[in-house]
Amino acid sequence: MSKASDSAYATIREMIVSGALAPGDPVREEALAEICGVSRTPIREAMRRLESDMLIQRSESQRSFVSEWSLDDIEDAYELRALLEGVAAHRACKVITGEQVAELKAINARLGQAIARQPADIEGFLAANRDFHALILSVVGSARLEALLQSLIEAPIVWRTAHHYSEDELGRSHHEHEELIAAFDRGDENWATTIMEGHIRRAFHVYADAHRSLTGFDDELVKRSA
Amino acid sequence: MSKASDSAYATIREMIVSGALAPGDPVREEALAEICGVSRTPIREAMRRLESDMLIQRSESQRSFVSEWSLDDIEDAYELRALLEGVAAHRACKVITGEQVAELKAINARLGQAIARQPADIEGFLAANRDFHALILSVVGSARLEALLQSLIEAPIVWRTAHHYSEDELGRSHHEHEELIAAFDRGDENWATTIMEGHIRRAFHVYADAHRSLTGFDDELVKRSA
DNA sequence: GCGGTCCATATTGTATACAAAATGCATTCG
DNA sequence: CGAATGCATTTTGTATACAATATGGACCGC
Repeated sequence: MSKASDSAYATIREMIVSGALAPGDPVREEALAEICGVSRTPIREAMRRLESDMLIQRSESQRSFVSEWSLDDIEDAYELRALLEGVAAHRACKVITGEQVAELKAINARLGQAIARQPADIEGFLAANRDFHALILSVVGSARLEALLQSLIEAPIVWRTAHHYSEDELGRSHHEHEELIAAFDRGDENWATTIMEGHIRRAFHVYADAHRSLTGFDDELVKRSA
Repeated sequence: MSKASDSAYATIREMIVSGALAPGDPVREEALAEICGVSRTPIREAMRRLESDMLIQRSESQRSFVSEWSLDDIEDAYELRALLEGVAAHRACKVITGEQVAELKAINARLGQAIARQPADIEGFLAANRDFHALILSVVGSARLEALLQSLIEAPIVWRTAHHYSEDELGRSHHEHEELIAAFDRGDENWATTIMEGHIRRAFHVYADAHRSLTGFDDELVKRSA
């Protein structure tokens, strides 16, 4: 998409993710237009995209608000993601080439290097992790599946900045990726599926634990969305 | 959404579904603005929605075209839909109330009446079928799942008008719905899941057969999308 | 004739002005 | 005092004008 609309999207999104716009806050076009330094037109486009990402919701009277996610909502997103990434792993297993497996190994090696640092390079870890999952999706070659997963992957990012990984958890991710590669190597589709599903589900629980400790087990801080 | 943008969406969508806009055709904002009798602004909004429905694609230079779907693409959509509706059935089984089951029975009775007519009331069948699946989704209460399924359900409609159901197939749908209700009644989640998955998969094959006979087994008429 | 560059045109992107609708508040009536 | 109504203000929706960019073809040099 075009420059103004794109940068507005990135800016607003970052404001939501960072918390500058808190869940429940109203999102007004004119205010954002000033902040982003563009007119309302590209702002509206950006807001529609954020709406389809489910980061923004609209009231019955067309006013927009930052979405409020309960832990249950996020669990739902993770569960659906586990299901769909499981399918992706299953399908990838059938068509992946040796060269692509080698690429996965290289990416996971990068991931390993990132977590071996002291302190661990979380940004590097996240980047490698994104690349790993993205490569599997591109191997599958289903634009449809890719589109479905997009919104699911983006959802929990709202809490990303508050999310602290332990050494253990980082290492486990690395190891699970290795197992996945082994399943691809051997062409065992069902193994690949179950590893991937477990991988995503574990990620949810790591997330949920962090979330609970941050919110003092008080889920009322994050209200249910409609 | 608002009136102009909504009606534009409906109009353009109908043009695509009916074939007035054929797969691969360029979709120009100004031309549609004239047709819909509104300015380009609401047309642009409508086009973004159609784009996220994957009914429209954009070239690298921001020009829009009606999406071209191969049978493989449609099979992909059906397969993902089977998976997700299977999950919906599974979840619904756990929370559905007796009252809601009664509603499902009523809807399926309507469906039965529609197909009992001579000739069968296809529109009535489709409406009841939509209601049946929509009610199950609403029972589950996952906005996320609902959103994911939306685009999958809409996809094959492009070919709807060309789609002829046989008496047998209509009856089978009715019967599968009854089975699903029985699974809900008994609270057998896995049964519900497998019935639903089979139900959607069968729908694909009915569709695929019609598609093949219409295209004379020549899939080249429907090119691969990017 | 072939390839490339430049320009006219077509198309999309953005800004702004105006219209429609909703919200909140004040006022008034019961 | 409470509820309802009407008005001022805020916010979103739409139209239009203008800017930026892409496309296609003509023209020129080779």
